[in-house]
Amino acid sequence: MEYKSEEEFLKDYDPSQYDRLSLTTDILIFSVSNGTQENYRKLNEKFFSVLLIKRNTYPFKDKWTLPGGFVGIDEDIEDAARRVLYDEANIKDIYLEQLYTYGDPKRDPRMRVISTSYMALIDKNRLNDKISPNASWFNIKVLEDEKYIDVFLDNGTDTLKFKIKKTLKEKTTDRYKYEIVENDSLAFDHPLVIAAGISRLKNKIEYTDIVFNMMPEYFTLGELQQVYEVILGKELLDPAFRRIIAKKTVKTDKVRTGGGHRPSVLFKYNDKQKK
Amino acid sequence: MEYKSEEEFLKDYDPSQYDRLSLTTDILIFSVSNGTQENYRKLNEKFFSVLLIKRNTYPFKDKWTLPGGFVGIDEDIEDAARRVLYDEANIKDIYLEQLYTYGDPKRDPRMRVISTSYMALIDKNRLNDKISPNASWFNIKVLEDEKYIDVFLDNGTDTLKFKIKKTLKEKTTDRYKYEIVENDSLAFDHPLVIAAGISRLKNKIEYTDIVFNMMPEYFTLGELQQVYEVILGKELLDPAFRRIIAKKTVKTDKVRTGGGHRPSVLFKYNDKQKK
DNA sequence: TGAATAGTGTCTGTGAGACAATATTAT
DNA sequence: ATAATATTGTCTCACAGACACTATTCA
Repeated sequence: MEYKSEEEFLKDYDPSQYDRLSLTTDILIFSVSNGTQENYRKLNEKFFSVLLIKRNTYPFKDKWTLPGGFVGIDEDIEDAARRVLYDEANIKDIYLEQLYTYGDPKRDPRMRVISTSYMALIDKNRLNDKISPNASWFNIKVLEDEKYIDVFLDNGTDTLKFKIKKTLKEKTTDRYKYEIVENDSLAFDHPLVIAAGISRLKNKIEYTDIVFNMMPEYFTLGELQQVYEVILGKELLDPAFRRIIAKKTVKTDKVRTGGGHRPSVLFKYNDKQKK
Repeated sequence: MEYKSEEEFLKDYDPSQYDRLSLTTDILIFSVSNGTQENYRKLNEKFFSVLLIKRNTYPFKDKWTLPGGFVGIDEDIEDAARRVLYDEANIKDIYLEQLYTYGDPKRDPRMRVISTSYMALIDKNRLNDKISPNASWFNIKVLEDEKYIDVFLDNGTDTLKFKIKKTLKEKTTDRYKYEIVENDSLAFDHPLVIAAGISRLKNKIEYTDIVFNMMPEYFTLGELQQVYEVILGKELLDPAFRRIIAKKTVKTDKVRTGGGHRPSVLFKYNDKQKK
């Protein structure tokens, strides 16, 4: 059949002739939590953390999962992600970035479901009491070597663990294929999503200012350094850290006192730096 | 209704209750083309190029489009991308990387179609005669400033042009929202896909070795530098370039003679470098 | 011989790694 | 006074930018 115009063609178009599938979005909501500290002199320990939801329906009933949901037929994917953020964690207007789209035909046992993952960053102190009742913050510990990534998640009650095998995809990059080799408690392919997200954040924190999306308005350089250290999983040298961070921050005239040591100056993010 | 087990739940599950949509994949096949040169002394000019297909059906009949196609209901997205690569350009076993998933509800006038874009890199000389009859290589020129990206595509017969407006998404990163403000000849939202892909490649060529996926086995450092320059859109200083590239390449005992100047040594990619 | 590319030498400035030293507070 | 963090000083080394210089070929 020959059409004379685009309008004519579209009028007759029958979408049902193509395979149809479903699209979901899964969101990695990352933040930094404060631990407790008995020694009045010492700083509070900080933890890198992610928000998980306990499923109460099949499939994967009673497993933990990333906040997420189906994308509506007339809904933009990122809008769906923002809707989930609002529904599950009462969060609006925060940093949100698309990461990767997972399309293994067997990733959902129900039917063919594609999932686009997003990463969101927040200052957790802004919303501690507002999250949905079946949501929980898990502190993240990562052990990584050449071949495996071990991730430990702890919310004070449950400890989840999964292990991922890395295989270098090609010699010209450092891209890896991830495979889940151990996973007891997480639903779907979420261990892959979490591991990839952590890796992305670790990488991106080094060459952007996204860390400030996880900070309160005023913070000390010590606190900021703690956040870097806990996300990167390694200690940094003070002078080097301060040199790098100097351009990105502005000193204020406020100080924080009360620890048994020299008070520290409070800084703000410098959003007018020249890069 | 209460289910006692996951198996029981899945047996009864009805996928039709959820919104269904279609998924396509669009592939940016990038390569470098050789120009011609009348002056026997001078090097061949090189061009950064992308493969486009002329559509002969609605919608967007007679417009140019990225190679792509629908993802089958039981097909992994990346497998679909590889299938398209093979069908349209007879290409197998090349560098392929997922870039971004486009989900604007209005991006396809027929129905709701999500598209996941991939970037593929090849040494064009390996396959010049095998591409499909309605495919064509377009040389790319990019003019970019703070607010706009102008892209010019030229295949020797047609010249396509589009213009994109950039808006900074947030102060903490250099992520931009792209909007098409001019586009005569390209189908769908492909100007966005192309612009984002070029930007990604420019960025990634600086900190990985992906450029070698576009090179023949043996090459001179001058040729390699040309490729960097044409992709980055700027000239590089010889000594600095050679310092950086030294770790990534291995000198061979072959030389290339014939230009009216000093012969140049042929190099290979060093895939055993320590990074 | 001269135009053109190939390839090297070297100076300078920037910035990260490393470690030492000083400052300040609450108990 | 002491433990703990806050903050700065400085030495060294690696490396990128810049520019000058030498090497080699073929019409």
